[in-house]
Amino acid sequence: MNIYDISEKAGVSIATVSRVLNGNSRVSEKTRQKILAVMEETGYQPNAFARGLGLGTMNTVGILCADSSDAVLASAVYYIEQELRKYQYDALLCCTGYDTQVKAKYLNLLLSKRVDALILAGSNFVEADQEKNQYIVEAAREVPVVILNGSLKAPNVYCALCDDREIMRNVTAQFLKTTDQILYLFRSLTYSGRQKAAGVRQAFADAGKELPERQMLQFNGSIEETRQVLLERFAQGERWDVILTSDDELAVGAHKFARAAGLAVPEELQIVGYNNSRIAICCEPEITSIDNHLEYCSRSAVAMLMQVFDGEAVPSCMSVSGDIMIRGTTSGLV
Amino acid sequence: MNIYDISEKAGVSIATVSRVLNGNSRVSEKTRQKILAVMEETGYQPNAFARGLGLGTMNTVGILCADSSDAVLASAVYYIEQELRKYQYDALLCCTGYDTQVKAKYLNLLLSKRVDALILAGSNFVEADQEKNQYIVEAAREVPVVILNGSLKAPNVYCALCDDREIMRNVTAQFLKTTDQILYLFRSLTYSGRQKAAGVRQAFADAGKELPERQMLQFNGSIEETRQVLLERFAQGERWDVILTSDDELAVGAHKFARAAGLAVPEELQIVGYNNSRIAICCEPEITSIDNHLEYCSRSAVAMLMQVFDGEAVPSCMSVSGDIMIRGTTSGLV
DNA sequence: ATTTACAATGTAAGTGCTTACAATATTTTG
DNA sequence: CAAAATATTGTAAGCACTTACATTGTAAAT
Repeated sequence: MNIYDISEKAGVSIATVSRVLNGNSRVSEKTRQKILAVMEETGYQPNAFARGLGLGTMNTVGILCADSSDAVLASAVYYIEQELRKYQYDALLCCTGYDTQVKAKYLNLLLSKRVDALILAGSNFVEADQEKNQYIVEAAREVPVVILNGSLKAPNVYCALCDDREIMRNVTAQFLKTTDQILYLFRSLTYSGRQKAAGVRQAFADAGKELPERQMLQFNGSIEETRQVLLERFAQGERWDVILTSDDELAVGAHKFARAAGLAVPEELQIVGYNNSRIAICCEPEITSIDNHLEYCSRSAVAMLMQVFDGEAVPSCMSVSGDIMIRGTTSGLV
Repeated sequence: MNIYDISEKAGVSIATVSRVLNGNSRVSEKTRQKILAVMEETGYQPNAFARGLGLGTMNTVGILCADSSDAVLASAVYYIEQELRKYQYDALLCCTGYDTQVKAKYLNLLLSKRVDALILAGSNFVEADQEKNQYIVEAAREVPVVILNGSLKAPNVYCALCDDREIMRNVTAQFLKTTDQILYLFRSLTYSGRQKAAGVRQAFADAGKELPERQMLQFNGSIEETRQVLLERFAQGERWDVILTSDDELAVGAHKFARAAGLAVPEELQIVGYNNSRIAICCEPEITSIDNHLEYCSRSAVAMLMQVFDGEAVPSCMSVSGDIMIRGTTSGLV
C-alpha cells in the first residue's frame, strides 16, 4: 500500500495525496476528505524512509548517555524523551559508557543515522582536555548539539546546566562558619565534577583557609564500598564534622559509614548529597541534597533545540541555580 | 556527497560502490580498496534514509516503556539497548505512561516509523482484560513483538519473564510456617502484579488457610505516603509480623513505617522487597528482596528477537525462576 | 463575454540507495 | 589456443515519497 494506490483509489494524483500527507499546500476540502477517507479505510501508513529521503529528516534526535540505568541519567533521558515527543520528535537512545573513544564512535553512528540533532545527557561528556572534546565540536558541524550539565564553547553547541560551582561554594561556606573538618567526597571529575570541586575550594579560599588534600577524597565505587573506604579512613584516625558529596549514592555510603562508626547524624556528622534524587530519602534520617533541577534543565535543553530548529536566536548556554533541599542529615543550613 | 560522487571519483559504477557498502557480493580486492580510499578521503556517509528505503529496514527496534525514570524500567531499557547495539540495532525509545489509549497511540507511532520490531518493557503492558491488549496483537501482525515481564499468547508475540507466582508462593509459604500475620503490599495489578498476588494467595490456600482481604493492601504512592498508610493502619490496631511487597520502594516505605512505629526489624517485623534493585540496600538493615533477574530477562528478550529475525524457531515464552536475596530485614528465610 | 487572478490539481524530476540481470573480463580446462 | 566456466563490473529498474513548475478550473473584474 503506497501513495500510488491511494491516489488511484481516490481518483487524484500522488502530488495531491502527498499534499494532504504534509498538510501544507492548499487542497480543496472536498478532495482532502476523500483522500483521508481512503487512507482511513485502507489503513495506509506512509513509508517513513521514503518520507525521510524526500524531506531529508525523519524527525529524530539522538540521545547519548553514558549509562541510562544510572538514576540521574535515567531521569534526564526520561525528561528529554518526553519533551522531544511533545514536539513530534523521536528519540534514538544510545548508551555509550564512559570511554571517550566509544562515545565518539557511537556519536558518529547516530550521526550516520541522520538524526536532526544530538543531545549529550550528562556532564561526563565534557572533559577537561579540550582535545578529547573535539569529536563533539566536529559533530556540531553536522547538526546542533545540546549538552546537558556540561559546558563547551563551540559553534552550534548549546548547553543547559546548573551552576554547581556556586551552590557548592555557598554550602561549603555555610559549614565553614563552624568547622573546617569538611570532607568532600566525589566520584569523578566530569564537567560538573570539576565545578563542584572548584566551588568547595573557593569557599575555603574565600574564608582564608586552606583545603587539605586529605579532605578531598575521590572515590568511584558502590554504596557498600564507599562505606568501607570511609571506615578505613576513620580507623586511621581521620575525623570529620561534615561530609559533602558529589552525588546521593556517595551520601548514602557516608550515611552507612556513620551508622557503622556509631556516629550520630546530624549531631556528630552532617552529610550532604547531590542531585536530590529519590535515593536521598530512603535513609533515616533523610539526606539533605542539592537540587540541580535536572528536570528543568532537561526540558530546557530540548526547548533550546527546538528554537534552534526554528532558526531563532538562542544563547549558547543556559544556567540555573542549584538549591539545597534541607533534610535530616544536616542542621543549621539555610 | 552521494554514491554517484563516490562512483565517479573511484571510476566505477554505483553498483560496485553499493556492493562494498553492503560487503556482500564479490568485488575485487583492488577496486574495494580504491573505493574505500575514496570514501575515507571524502568522509562519505551513505544516506541512511535511502538505505532504509532500498532495504526496507533501518535496523531499528522500538522500545516502549511506561516510565524510563523508574529504576526498574530504566535498567530494563539500559540492558535492552546494550544488547540491541551488540547486534547493530538502534533503539527508538518511547515512554508511554500507564494509559492504555496512549500506549496504543505511541505503539502505532513507532510502527509508522518502520521499526523492525517492538519491545514492550514492563509488565504493565499486559492487562487482565484481553480486549485491551488487542492493539499489541495487531501490532504483531506487522513486526515481531517481545514483551518483557508479561505474557501474552498471540502470533508473533514473544515473552521473557520471571516466574513471579512461584517465588512469591515459595516465600509466603516459608513465612506461613511461623505466622499468618502477613501483609501483602502491592502497587498495581500488572501482569506480574497479578502473578505475585496469585502466588501469595496460593501459599495460603496450600497451607489450608484463608488470606483475609485486610492483608492484601493495594497502594500506589511514594515512599513517604506508604509509610503514612501503614502508620494509619497500625494506629487502627492492625498488626503484622511480615510485610511482603511487590517492589522495593514499597518495602522502603514499610521500612520507614517500622522505624516510625518503633518496631524492630527484623525481630518484630520482617520485610521483603521485590526486584532486588539498588534502593533495597540503602536502608539499614538492608532489605531482603526477590531477584527477578531483570538483566537476564532483558538480554534474553533481545536474543529471542534476533533469533526471530534470523528465522529460527523460537519458543513464544521464556521464563526464569525468581530467587531471594536474603538481607537484614528477614530472619530464617532459605 | 472576455480577460485576469488565483485556487486546485497534475506532471515529472528529484532524493540516494539496492539489486536482478546483462555484459564484460579473467581463469580454467581440454 | 579456443571454448567454457567463473569472477567482476555495469545498466537500469525499482523503493515511496516531495515539490518546482505546468496546467487546468473557477470566480472576480472589466
